[in-house]
Amino acid sequence: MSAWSRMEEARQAIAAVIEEFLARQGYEELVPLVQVEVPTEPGHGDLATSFALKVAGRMRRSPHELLQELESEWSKVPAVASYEIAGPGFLNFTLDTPWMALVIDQISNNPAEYGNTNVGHGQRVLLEYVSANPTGPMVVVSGRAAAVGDTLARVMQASGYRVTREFYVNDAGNQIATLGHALALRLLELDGEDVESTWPDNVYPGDYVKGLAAVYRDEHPGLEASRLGESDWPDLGVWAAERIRQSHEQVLKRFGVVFDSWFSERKLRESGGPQAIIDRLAERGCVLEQDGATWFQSTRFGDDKDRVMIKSDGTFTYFVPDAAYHAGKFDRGFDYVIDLLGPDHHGYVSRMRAVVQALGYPPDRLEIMIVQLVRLMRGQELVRMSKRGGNFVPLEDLIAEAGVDPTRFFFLERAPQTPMDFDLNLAVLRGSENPVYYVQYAGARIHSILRQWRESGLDPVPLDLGLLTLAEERELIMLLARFPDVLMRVAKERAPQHLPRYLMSLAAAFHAFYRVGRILDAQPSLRQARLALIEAVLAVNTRGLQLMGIEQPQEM
RNA sequence: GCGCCCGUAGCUCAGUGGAUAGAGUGACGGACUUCGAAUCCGGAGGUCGUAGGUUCAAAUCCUACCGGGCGCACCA
Repeated sequence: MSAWSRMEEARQAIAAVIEEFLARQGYEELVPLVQVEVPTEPGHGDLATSFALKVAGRMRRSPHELLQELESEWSKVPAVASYEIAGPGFLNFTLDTPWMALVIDQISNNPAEYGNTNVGHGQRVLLEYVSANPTGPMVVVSGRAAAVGDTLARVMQASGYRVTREFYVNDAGNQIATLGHALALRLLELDGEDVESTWPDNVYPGDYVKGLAAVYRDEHPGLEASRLGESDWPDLGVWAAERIRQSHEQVLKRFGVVFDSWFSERKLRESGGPQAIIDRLAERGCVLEQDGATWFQSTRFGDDKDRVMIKSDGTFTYFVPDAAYHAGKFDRGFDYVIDLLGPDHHGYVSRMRAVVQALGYPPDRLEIMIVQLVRLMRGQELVRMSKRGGNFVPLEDLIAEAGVDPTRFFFLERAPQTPMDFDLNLAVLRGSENPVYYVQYAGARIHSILRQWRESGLDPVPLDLGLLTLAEERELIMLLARFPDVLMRVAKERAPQHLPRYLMSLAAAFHAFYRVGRILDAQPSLRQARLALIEAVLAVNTRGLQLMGIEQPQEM
């Protein structure tokens, strides 16, 4: 039995009593139905279970009858202060406050690791996110993926997974030649030629290539732009892509997002990865020649149509190196492969799954999450962003305008697969409308109180956590005890939004407590207990923000 | 046409088959002689897109439909 928090310990103690009861009655197979949960409604206690409703039918007993037979057991569970049978057969527990208050000791013993669990069991996870094409500045939706991926990585790591964070760089193929084409044109422009009036349709028109052209010219003093031809585009493109990739790395770093690994498509191609994957698929009889092209029979694995791998002109489709890349992830020994993809890639999911399945890897170990679109708003007005038109809002500008902390908080607050509106007018507000400051303000207030305590010169007295009896203190204790559950849930469900929401409720509970409970001018023993309480709140708040990549300022 | 995501308070969004569906924000009414009012307290605000089905119990699962977004290439 491994309990990582007071709340979990209480939950397990209660569940154990019920499970033993079921076993005694000869219904061991019903044990999995026993769930003890934190109820949504405050009036329903600290923990509740509806197991009686679930098993009554199978046992041919009434829920109330079962609950009454268990009544004598609850006095033996130290975590339980009282219980209540409610409604059609719910069992609601009120937990013992002093018993739960020991969570404060637990936190102060190891504040930096409180909340850690081992639900990941040391499994190796490859988390791929952002993977923005190195053909232009990083856009806002990539920022969302960056925030989500980074926080998932941090929380999963805290939950016992071994996480590798990887950025896949599409630095090969047609788009790189196209980028090289754009660079060649901008170099001509530097020589005074008019390229705008004859700009080709598919070539990236964005201004950012102009800056790259200037750098390129500085590095190549003897360059004659007029002699550059189509055969030079790929090399120019590779050069430009690497520059842009570096700029991505810089922006991400400023955003607090750092990768363990940057995986180059070009190197994958150079090492023969694409052909190797086709050979492996062919060995398994999943490859077909037709109409002068080579196809992968992905329909045999649930895709809606077969996919071309080698075009009739002899080149690979984009899909092939990507397939090789994904197979490689499993070959590298990862237990779970998680992709955060942009919404423009979701037509892509089924063929990727097909490849994994065709090669005999466990298909459920590939998890693909679609991070949905971000609509930038200024109040009611939609801010347009389209890469094609060269008119878009780079992540860099968003961070500069709104700040890293609010931006990350906004991105993390919503479920990743939900399309979201990001209101710039709201994000730049430094006031109460902006939730990130609400959370940080709670921490800053605690810092301030602790500062004054240190400066007061008053002596500490022995700690008695049993003095924390106010409803507001109790609420804080229960929330602190739930923190490990929150992190565990974020990790297991890959659902970062639970963390900011938890921190909002922790901050709210603290602010409410602050209104009714004096700290520094309370009686010495009560003061000591309350100081321990708010120190624990600060520790959890700081840790939670840190997992979101957000600072906890000491003053605001 | 096919696939995926989303329809929940005026707005932005949570919600794990359970009890009276929540939070923030906006609007309204209150609270600073007191450790930070970037705060707190209060009421108001809902046919959970619609209609069926499964279940003791559905916002949640299933089916059909309606609305919005995105994707459906021998592009990347």
